[in-house]
Amino acid sequence: MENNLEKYADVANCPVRNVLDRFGDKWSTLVLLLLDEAAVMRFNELHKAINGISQKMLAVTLKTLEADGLIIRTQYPEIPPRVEYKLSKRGASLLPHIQNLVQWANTNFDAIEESRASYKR
Amino acid sequence: MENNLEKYADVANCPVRNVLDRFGDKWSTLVLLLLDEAAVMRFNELHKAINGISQKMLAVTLKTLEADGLIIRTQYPEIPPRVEYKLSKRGASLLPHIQNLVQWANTNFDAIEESRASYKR
DNA sequence: GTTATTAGCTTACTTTTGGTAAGTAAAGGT
DNA sequence: ACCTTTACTTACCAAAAGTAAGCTAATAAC
Repeated sequence: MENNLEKYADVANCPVRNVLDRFGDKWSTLVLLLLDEAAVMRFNELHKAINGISQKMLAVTLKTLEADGLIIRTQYPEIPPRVEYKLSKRGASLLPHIQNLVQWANTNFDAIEESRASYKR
Repeated sequence: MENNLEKYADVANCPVRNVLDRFGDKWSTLVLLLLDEAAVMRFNELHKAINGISQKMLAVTLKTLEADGLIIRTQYPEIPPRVEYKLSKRGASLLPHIQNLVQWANTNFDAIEESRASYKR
């Protein structure tokens, strides 16, 4: 049993940690969900769609998602500039799992809120 | 379409955000995975199993997981104290989804690492 | 009588993350 | 000459998360 547990011990190069960290952040999942619905979106579209995100945070989020190969950025040499974002194959393969979590979250949200409210000490 | 997107706009009381935030943190998933394997674990067992977590962070993590009703804490009035943690039904119902993500992370880890390494600008 | 055990709590400190506001570039309209 | 548009970047600041180390309390072992 001790051996079985060791599996998760090494946080630094744990695939799970390393990947989960990426959409454990504040905005990544939101971006992925939006891109899943809309097929293609521009920077300002995303900025308007995600109420509360700053331009900086959106830029950072998009950049790391692109770096991980989860989304594809296409820029057209026009002026004013046009940049489009869409899900990559890899991103699309991740999405069903996120959707499952979303569904779980939706069905369990009320109960969890209650638990939190009644939790003392 | 604009309407469709609005769904995710209100971050504050979005069930998705609100729940995903909870195990988007650094340690929660690890604790849940461990408890899934071991059925029952004590504080120090967890502390040893999760290499790198501090006592404070473990305490905080366990407390929020308990508050959300994902784990059950049972304390025995002995000295020295004995406290046992296990998954609740709700926690157990979440676990398959996390396992799916873990699997996705494992199969895609190498490719993502490569993407990250070759990503410039 | 000192030390170890257990499950934390507390304090002080550092690091990471997120947010605000302003600036940039290049061309086209007025 | 100046404003607008788009997709960012930069500098700065606040808040959240994480770390290290010490404290507690009761008992049993040495």
